[in-house]
Amino acid sequence: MSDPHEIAYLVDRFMRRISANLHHKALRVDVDRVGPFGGMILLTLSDAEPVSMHALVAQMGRDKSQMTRAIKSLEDKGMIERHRCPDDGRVSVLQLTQKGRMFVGDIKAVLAGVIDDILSPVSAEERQNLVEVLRKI
Amino acid sequence: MSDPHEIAYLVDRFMRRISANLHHKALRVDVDRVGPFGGMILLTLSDAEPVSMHALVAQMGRDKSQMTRAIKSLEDKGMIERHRCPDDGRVSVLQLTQKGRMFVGDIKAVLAGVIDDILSPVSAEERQNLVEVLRKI
DNA sequence: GTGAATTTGTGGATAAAGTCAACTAATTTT
DNA sequence: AAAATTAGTTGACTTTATCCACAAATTCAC
Repeated sequence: MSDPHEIAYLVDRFMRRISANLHHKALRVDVDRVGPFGGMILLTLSDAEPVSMHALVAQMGRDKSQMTRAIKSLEDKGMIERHRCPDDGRVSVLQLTQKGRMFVGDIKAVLAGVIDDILSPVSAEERQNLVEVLRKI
Repeated sequence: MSDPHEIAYLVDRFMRRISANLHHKALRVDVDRVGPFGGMILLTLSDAEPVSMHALVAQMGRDKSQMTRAIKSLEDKGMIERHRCPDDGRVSVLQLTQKGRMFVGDIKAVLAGVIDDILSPVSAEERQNLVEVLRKI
């Protein structure tokens, strides 16, 4: 039976395993101390850029003030550039810098290893199904 | 294609949606301010009790010091009882109180609604597959 | 067009969660 | 019996998260 509470529990464990493994293996990559949250932002950005802060907030489901500070930190570390949008003076448009792009490349490589490791007991077909189900929701 | 980074991203979003919805809907249930983490502990406990702290730590993948404090808080709120293990003086065995059990019942009901809502675009068969894949990993 | 409401982002304050290391006490190991 | 291990606690700290009030730019209503 699939207890709804079991689903929440399993998803939590899944995410936690990713974080723990990544934390462990990404230390040497993350020389600028971007951290897990910063890394997640950069990864998201690499797919979504150029993107406004509020769009990023919506996509990542975080608080906007939290995002403000995280973005500022990433900007200070030279990972992100911020431009005022000419059409709308309120929005700032975010983009990865060259450095940020390189970092994303490194992190993706590490993450690929971690995910592959965790998903090792799962067949390719099941992986595909998993991704498709996750995309739906 | 199933980018490994997309998987991490999707899982994160899944978990985040559960948390956000739960946070919203569980406020009236959570009169003792147990919070998300406390709720997760109680849910886990309801399946695993009686259980030692360190077993709980292992199962939930958290830091033991974090667990110490969370358990103490739940004990103060009357949700959990702690007994010294007669066989081994180091371990304390955790159990839900009557109050804790009732709370778990309430939370499970709310959680069921939330999960059901999130998984609404997914067929029963796919849900079953999802759970089975998650169990493997 | 002008005032009102909305949207975008910032800043402050605070709470919750997670991390790391040192430490006590009970139990095993050798 | 000494040494090593295990279970749990405590302190200090960082990171994430939440909530609220606010400024500036834009859109809406009339």
